[in-house]
Amino acid sequence: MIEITLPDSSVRSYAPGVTPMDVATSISEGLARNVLSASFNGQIIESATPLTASGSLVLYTWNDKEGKKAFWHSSAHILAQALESLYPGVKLTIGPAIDQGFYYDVDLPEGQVISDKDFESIEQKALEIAKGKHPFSMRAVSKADALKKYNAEGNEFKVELIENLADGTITFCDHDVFTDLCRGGHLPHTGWVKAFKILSVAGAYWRGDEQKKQLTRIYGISFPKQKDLTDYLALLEEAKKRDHRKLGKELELFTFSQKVGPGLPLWLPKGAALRARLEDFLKQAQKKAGYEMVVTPHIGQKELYVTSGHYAKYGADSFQPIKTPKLDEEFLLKPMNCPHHCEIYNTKPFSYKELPKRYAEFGTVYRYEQSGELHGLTRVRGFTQDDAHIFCTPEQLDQEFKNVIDLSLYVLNSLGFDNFRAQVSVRDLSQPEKYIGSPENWEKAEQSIINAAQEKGLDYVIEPGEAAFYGPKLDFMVSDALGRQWQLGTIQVDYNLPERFDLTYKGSDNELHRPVMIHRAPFGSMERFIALLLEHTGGNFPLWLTPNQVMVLPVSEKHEKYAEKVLNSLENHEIRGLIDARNETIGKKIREAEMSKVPFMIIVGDQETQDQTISVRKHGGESLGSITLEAFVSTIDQEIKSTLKSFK
RNA sequence: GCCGGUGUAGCUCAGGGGUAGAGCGCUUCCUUGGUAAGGAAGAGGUCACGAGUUCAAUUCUCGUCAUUGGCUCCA
Repeated sequence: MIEITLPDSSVRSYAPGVTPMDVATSISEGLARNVLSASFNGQIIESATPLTASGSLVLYTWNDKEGKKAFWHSSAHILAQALESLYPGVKLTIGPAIDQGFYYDVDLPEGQVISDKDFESIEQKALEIAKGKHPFSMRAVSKADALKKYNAEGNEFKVELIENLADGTITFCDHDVFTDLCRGGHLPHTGWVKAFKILSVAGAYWRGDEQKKQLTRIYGISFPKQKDLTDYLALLEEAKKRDHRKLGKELELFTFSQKVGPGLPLWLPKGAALRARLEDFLKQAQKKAGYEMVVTPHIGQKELYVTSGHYAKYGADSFQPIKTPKLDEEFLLKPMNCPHHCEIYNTKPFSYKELPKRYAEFGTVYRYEQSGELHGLTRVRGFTQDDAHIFCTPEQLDQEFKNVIDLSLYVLNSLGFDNFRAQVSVRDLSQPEKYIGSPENWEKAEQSIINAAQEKGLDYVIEPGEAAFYGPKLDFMVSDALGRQWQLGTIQVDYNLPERFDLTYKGSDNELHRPVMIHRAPFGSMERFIALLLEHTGGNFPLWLTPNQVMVLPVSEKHEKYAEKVLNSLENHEIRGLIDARNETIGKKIREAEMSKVPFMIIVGDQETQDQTISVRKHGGESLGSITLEAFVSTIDQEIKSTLKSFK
């Protein structure tokens, strides 16, 4: 007998050769009906894999991440089979499960394309296969046999995959008449898949390498019930309503013009007001944190960027230099503010007693992003960073870094971003040529970031290869309505630019030393931050940010006078964003207010004129009833104060 | 930059080889003081741009541009 330990640490005895499915059945019929896959001693196995030794077993259902993974990975096999049957000669490459569904990368025969018109036939074929309830079964294959199969098929992709695998570790998975190279983790049989949807088709480079062949990637999702699919599609529709591009248009915050150019947002009055409030909010906090504002020009001599190293790295792919009448004189649109700030630091010698210096600027920068990368406000060619550079002594670095973490968290929390992800972006050690600066400095910088993140109790992940070319970063990632991750705030340690710009300070030993530099931007950029803010709030901003907080609406001309009085009183109370809606059609105005999410509407009529109260309606229709002006104003004040905590 | 999709009125979209439609919005007038009112009339489009096929192109083909889902990239 073997002993099987279950997650609740109960132990059961079974005959050797028992399968996870048998174990499930022995626990309950219901569990057996829901088991999708299993893991044994931490290793993902099939529900039909015989267990021959004692160990701990976890059974996964649709409610587990691993269960979904098995479900979607199995679905990718079904998709592959459907594609093989509909597109003879197609070469399969890889087909993993992802967070929401799965994809399969295939190399289509010359001249063939798959577009959304073909989705339905693929879905039908896949469901037809699923209905066959074909069991998935794994089998070990020798490297030679595996290579033989795929060489015979002329599938150079699978051959490449197999060549990188060790003999003895290679397994195939069979179901129906289909076989695929596979590590395992499947459903018991195809029949579990009841709903199958192809979501999109895209190009994807083999092994993620731009130099290699572009394959066709087919994204899909599947579910154990039709209703799950219906719900999922409804969720996608809901997400589309929060799309910042749609809301930005509706709320008249920003726009793009073909004449002005792609990726160059135009901020409309309400959007500009929103930006200004965000900037004021951060300026206030930065002032408390000891930052000083500076202003630098939008262009700089090419030489500046040669010195910084940016020219060598990005020069060819940037907006090209601006020429002047003078021969050989070239200026670049600034793609970042750091070199300018370095030169500000360089204007005079500093004593260690004067450090840290913290120079902040809402600096607008221009980057020639690849055309295919532009996306609403989240990836643009002209944007404003809430940038600052801190020049400090090596001893001050840890504290300064931690202070910046505090500021960044304050910003995120104040704006309701509670599910951000902290990411420590470090070097890819296998590609040292991508980075400048000494390995010792990199080591130091990476370590101080990790230390600071730990000390601040951040729940962070380390991402190799995500560092900037001059230094590692601590990034705050936030996902959009569709779950795509975007970098908002960033904090970077840099030993490199101080070197290149020959920055110094006089130490207590009367010697010159090299300061350390921190680049940081709590918002990241105004553009991307507002985009994500829109998607998170659906346009219902906190009161202190709302472009129009109150609309005053007299019912008719007779109430002009009182409306006037209300307007004046509100202005005296420093309530911003008033819409004066006198002389406007009521219905039209209310509709407009609803659309632009004005949080409060004051409707002025007879009753109010008599008893000096106003009737207030909240966004969404809720009525505050008739209250006095004073009571209303203090309600707003209260609400603003409660959502806007000040930075200590 | 690469692979797909899309581009028709201010917005959302329908249509389709014979030079265009709806709803909302807009303008004017009438009606109505009461929480997204009703009626009437009207303005607004070289159907993204360029070329080709055709007697005829907004519709078909090709190219360009923009946008979009991904890939690569992201100082």
